[in-house]
Amino acid sequence: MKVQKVFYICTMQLEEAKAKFINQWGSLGSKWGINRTMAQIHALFLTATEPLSAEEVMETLKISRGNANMNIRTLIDWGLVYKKHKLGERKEFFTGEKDIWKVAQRVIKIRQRTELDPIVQVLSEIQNVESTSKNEDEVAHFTKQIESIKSLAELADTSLTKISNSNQGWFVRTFMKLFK
Amino acid sequence: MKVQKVFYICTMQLEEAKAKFINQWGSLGSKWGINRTMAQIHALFLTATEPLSAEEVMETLKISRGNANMNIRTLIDWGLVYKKHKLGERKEFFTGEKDIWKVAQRVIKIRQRTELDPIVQVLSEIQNVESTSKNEDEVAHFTKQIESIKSLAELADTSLTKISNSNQGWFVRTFMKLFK
DNA sequence: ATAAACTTTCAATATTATTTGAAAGTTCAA
DNA sequence: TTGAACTTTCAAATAATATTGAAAGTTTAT
Repeated sequence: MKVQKVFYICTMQLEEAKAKFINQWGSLGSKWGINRTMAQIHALFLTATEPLSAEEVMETLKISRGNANMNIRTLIDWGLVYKKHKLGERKEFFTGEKDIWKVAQRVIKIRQRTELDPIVQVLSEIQNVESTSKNEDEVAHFTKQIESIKSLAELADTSLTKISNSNQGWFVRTFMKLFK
Repeated sequence: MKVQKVFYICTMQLEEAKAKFINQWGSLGSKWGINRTMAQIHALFLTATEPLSAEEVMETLKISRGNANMNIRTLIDWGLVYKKHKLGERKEFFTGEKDIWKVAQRVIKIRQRTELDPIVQVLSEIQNVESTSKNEDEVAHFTKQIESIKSLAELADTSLTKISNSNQGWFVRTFMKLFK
């Protein structure tokens, strides 16, 4: 009996693959507090080779003009999409930041600012609680818990700052060494 | 002129501080895809000194029986809350995991499984795209982008696994050294 | 100054996620 | 086996969030 090795290499059409990616990125986004459409637009830009107009985004993702506009605007604010003018064209075009490391850095910075900072702030605020002989133990427990949460949050904050300020090479090297 | 230093140490009542913490933890949670109520219940358990019954949770947070039950259940599944029987009592009581490092480890593991794993999976799926002479360049660009996203996701995945498997001491020491 | 070409805004609408609470289910002491 | 005490479920109500699209606002070429 002849032994045969058969390899199945599963390929697909580019458009199908793009659609899958856009969908998955969209649902990942919504788990991360980034709205589905914005994440989909971002995925579209990540994989686009040419600058796209608002119209093209609308058509590809089947969303309204206003929706496209607002989300593209936010992506520009976040530094993940750039305005780009095509010569001769009146219309605005946009390109996405293609360097995935830069994308990660920006997302880290934004989420840190909007999520970690407020909690550290509040933890500091509630650190000083009046203690009476009646509730001494409870206050001690509360203060200890808040302290330890604050330490962890600050550690995370510092780490993320360092990570998002570093360049990719440093990051990858350090982590590879760290976790060998 | 006499120079005076005046320190204001702002203290507050324990209940006020707890309420603030519960609220902030709730809104942090909702940004992280954890629903507000569940995060609030979790905060309540974090700062409670005694085991609480479902009833007490309902009353403190002014939520319905069903809501309390479902969210406590999920917190138990996540390993953040434990059932605890009080001697003589028929009722079920619950306590929260108080070690904030363990809490972080568990949350990291869960989010990794539900968010990072699916994206790595999809990225692998869409890596092989048929290339024709017509769209060669576009396919090359797409494949390169997907590859780099996959690398970053895998790096994050590996890092998180190591972090969530390590003990707090190791983690803190390593990061302190790393980012000195 | 005008109007065509394009972008932005926002009130109304649709969608999605959360919460409620009453009914069904469970457990246990007697 | 019963029923009181408690827990769980889930369909309906509510609340939060995202989307639409028509109208208002800009910009630019002439």
